[in-house]
Amino acid sequence: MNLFSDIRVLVVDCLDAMVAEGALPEGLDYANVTVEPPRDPAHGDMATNAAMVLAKPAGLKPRDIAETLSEKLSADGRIELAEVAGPGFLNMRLAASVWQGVVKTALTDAGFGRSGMGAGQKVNVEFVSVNPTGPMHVGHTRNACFGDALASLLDFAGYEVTREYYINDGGAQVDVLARSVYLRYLEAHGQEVAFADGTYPGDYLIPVGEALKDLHGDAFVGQPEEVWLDEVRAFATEKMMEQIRSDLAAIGVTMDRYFSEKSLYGTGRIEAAIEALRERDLIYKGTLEPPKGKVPEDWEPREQTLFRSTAHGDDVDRPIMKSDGAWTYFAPDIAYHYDKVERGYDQLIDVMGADHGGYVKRMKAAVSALTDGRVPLDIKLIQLVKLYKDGEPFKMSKRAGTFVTLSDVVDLVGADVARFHMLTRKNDAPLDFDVDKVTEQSKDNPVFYVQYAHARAQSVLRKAVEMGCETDPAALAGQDLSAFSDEGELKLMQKIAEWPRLIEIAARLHEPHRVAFYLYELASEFHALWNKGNDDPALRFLQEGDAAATQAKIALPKAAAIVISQGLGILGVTPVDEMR
RNA sequence: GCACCCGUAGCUCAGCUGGAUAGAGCGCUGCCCUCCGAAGGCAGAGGCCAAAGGUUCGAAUCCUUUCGGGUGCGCCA
Repeated sequence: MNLFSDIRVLVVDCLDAMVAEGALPEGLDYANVTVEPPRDPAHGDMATNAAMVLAKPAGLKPRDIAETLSEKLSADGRIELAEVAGPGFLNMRLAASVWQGVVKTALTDAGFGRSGMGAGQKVNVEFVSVNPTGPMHVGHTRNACFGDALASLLDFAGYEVTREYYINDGGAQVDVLARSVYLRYLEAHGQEVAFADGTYPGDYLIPVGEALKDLHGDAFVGQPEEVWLDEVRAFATEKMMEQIRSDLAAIGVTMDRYFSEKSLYGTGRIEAAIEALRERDLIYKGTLEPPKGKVPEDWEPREQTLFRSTAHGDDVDRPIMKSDGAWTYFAPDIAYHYDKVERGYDQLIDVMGADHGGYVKRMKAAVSALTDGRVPLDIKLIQLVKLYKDGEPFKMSKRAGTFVTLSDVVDLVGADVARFHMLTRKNDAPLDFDVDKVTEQSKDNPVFYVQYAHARAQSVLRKAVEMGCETDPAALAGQDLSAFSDEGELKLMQKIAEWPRLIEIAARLHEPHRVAFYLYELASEFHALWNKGNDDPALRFLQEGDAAATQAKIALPKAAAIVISQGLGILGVTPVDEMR
């Protein structure tokens, strides 16, 4: 249920009626006709641009169309007033009963705000996908919060969503991990070791080396690499993934599937994906031009096997095989996305760090090529997180030496605060994260502000119960809500009415941050109404000594609390009933 | 050199499929608790939406160019 699309249907019906009467020509395209809230509330509750959009194709003046449309609309009981304004806008004021009806829907409809727009389409959201070579840091945390919230949002909007993590366990970096763990293993045996360039010196591998010793004793000591590499690599990768899974759990993220890059090798799956491209004549041998302006020092022309990504929008063709015959990192990535496509997804989403921006076009080209343009791939780039403590740049770590880990962040501020705050910026904007400010209990802090609104609503409901009121949503929906007519009450009801529309916009654009901003606005309307109650007792939710009046009044805080609770749920934040 | 992202109030940022007089928080000024949680609210000041062209009934939004910031640019992933 989306009030705005309901009214748009009404507008279109009226336009059709005008066509039937000859007031408009037949065959008009209504695609650009919108019904949306006007910027200025003084213009009414909703505005449509129908007259302006249709004026030209209809060969009529906008205001003339608007006048006729206005008469038609006014005949509907939901429209209290429809008036022409400006160049041809049609401003509508809706009957208070419409807004009251929204409150009832929010109370009774368990899925208020849920949308059918996804129509059960299958979407794969791949996110986090950290290399299994170390703990997750703050940047990964943002990726995790964003990806998980996006997945929840799409689920809420009616898509069938899979949360997926791609384990980069097939490349050279896991060999480096294995060698680093081997050094820690030797250390556990009392040897002095030196960490050369190209190894990971972080303390977090010390327990892994010790665990390796516990498992294998001294079997690998003094042995050449070929003896222990496979074993140690597998062991170390598994340990790292255990850590990553536990980090994800700490912040409330549960993946539906972990997909191993390694599983693509030696199984013909990379070859199959490349073959699919070859069938489309997109694989060839050739030599790339050196990049202009900045030529690598050791550049020399080499013939390589290339993917003709330029045929699908990329700037240059990309190598899929190195000169020594091994695959480049791009080849398994193609195979991985091919696998996703073959699993039947209608839409793919990759969430990655903004430093992978150069990778977007080639991956989109690959998916476009593999599906002949049928399956869209959206790549969401997550900008950096700048960590602060009390206004100063903040660096610390208990184990990793140089960076702040996910578990550091969770320990410092808690998962709920971290999750909400990570979505208070658009994904492509840098994010400041001040570990003091985000836990501050004041209106400067959006997390607190929204939680406070929810807690206040719950407080009212608790007190109402003490007065003998019923707070069951169905019972509240049965109340006569016609007393809600104050401007503050209307504004809160209107904000609640925007919820389903907000979900559709956010889901369509893949922008979960919109949910966080919406919740802030909703909380703001709630706090404003609350304070009006301070001045005017008639506007208080609790009507002293009058349980019957209170019973009707508490429908509104209940509805607001329901929406806040749903919204926080999408963000992965637990709503609180009391502030402590 | 090329590609992608960004440029909106003093600061940090929103702004939907192009829609009317561009919004919020912080900071600044002044108000509101014998009153449901003041951990809040109200009001005021603050803008050439980086710049210039273009598209059209209409541009912060779309296109082109310029300036400024970030990221990336064959055999790392």
